[in-house]
Amino acid sequence: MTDTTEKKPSRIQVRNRHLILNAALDVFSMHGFRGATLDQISEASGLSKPNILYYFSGKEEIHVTLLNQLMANWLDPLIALDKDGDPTEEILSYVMRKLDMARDLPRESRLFANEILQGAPRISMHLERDLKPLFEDKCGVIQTWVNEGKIADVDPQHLVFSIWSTTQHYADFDAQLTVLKVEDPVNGARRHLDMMFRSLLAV
Amino acid sequence: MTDTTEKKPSRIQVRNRHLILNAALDVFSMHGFRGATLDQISEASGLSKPNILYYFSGKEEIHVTLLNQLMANWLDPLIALDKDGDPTEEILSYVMRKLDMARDLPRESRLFANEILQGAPRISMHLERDLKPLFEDKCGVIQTWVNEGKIADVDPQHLVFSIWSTTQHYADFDAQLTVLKVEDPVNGARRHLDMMFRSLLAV
DNA sequence: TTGTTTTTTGACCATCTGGTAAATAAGATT
DNA sequence: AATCTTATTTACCAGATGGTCAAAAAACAA
Repeated sequence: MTDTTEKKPSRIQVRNRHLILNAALDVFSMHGFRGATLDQISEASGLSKPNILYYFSGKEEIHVTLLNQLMANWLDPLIALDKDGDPTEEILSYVMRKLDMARDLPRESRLFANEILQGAPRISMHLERDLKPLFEDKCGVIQTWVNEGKIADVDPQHLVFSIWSTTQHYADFDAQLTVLKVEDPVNGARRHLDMMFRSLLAV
Repeated sequence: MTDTTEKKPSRIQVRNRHLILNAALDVFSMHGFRGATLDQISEASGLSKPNILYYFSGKEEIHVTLLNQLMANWLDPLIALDKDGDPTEEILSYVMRKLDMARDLPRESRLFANEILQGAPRISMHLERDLKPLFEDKCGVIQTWVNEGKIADVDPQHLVFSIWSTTQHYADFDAQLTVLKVEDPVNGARRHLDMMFRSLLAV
């Protein structure tokens, strides 16, 4: 027996928790935690409000569950940054991976942005525990590349911030891009960011 | 007589409207429109809720007033981009002006970010009317510089997005910078962004 | 089929939220 | 001081919101 305390969830449980989390992602990423309501999640998921509270103990637990799921995906591209790879290509492919995420997971990006914007009250623990050590590790890798003269003398921390901000911008500020009628933003971004970070890193 | 319809506001009106808008900027920039409450604004301003509604007709009017004030400041740096100046220096000083704004007006930056993140429902009209023509005009200027070979062959639209995202990041994601214990972020950013955009634009 | 467990619902509740109305207090004007 | 205008408060209200509970309905197991 692999599990002694929890019984495996039924098909209905799997389906409904999925429905709820998907609907909640829509609502939370759009309005932030305080601005989102269980009624909106209820309507978006097609499940009644008491039924939602049968699967999750409250609004906060839904939100926390989403943030937990998010962090894993969120860190993956940075984890993949390989200290033994070619420095410029490693950093460039990190940029492109983040850009792909902004295109493919815009709701997750906005959920994260909302949470940080509003002071990170429910995610600062995750950042402290998961993001911070990873961030420091990878900044160390980049600093090593700088010291070895393999890339230009950039500040690793601010390089990473540039990558985060420029890529996430295409998900978080999508409404602005729409108003400005930018056609195919992500493909334009791909060319531009490749050029920008390549010229920055060139020795 | 310069004004035929409105009488000039009393000292008390000036002071209280200022108190309210300042408190509302705190609250709206932190929680977004839906997540903010009049009670929070009331407590932060030191004025009772009915008294607030004596100066503003409702929650929405306070928010709209803030957004109107914001747009003027917001566009100023871009307006200052001079087609007759030195291309690289014009763009670089635009970057630095935006960075100064992120440092000096972080609440305004977050108010804007919240509004865009949440689909820009109350600001898309401003963007359409004020930002869009200005954006297109200045992209034209940059494109001219590119065509004349004065700066590298960048995509003007995405260059501007890079500037917006990298600078506003320091206000909007301040909570993340705090967790990551980045010391003196804006000064580090100044050096980094100068280097980054200079190398990008170099022919 | 029957019994048991899981899922769903309907009716409800306390609190919060944006907003109102009337009475009162504070300033300004004469 | 008396009057008139501007500010502020007290007491509300209707609707929204997060959440509970017991009963009904499905789903499942024997």
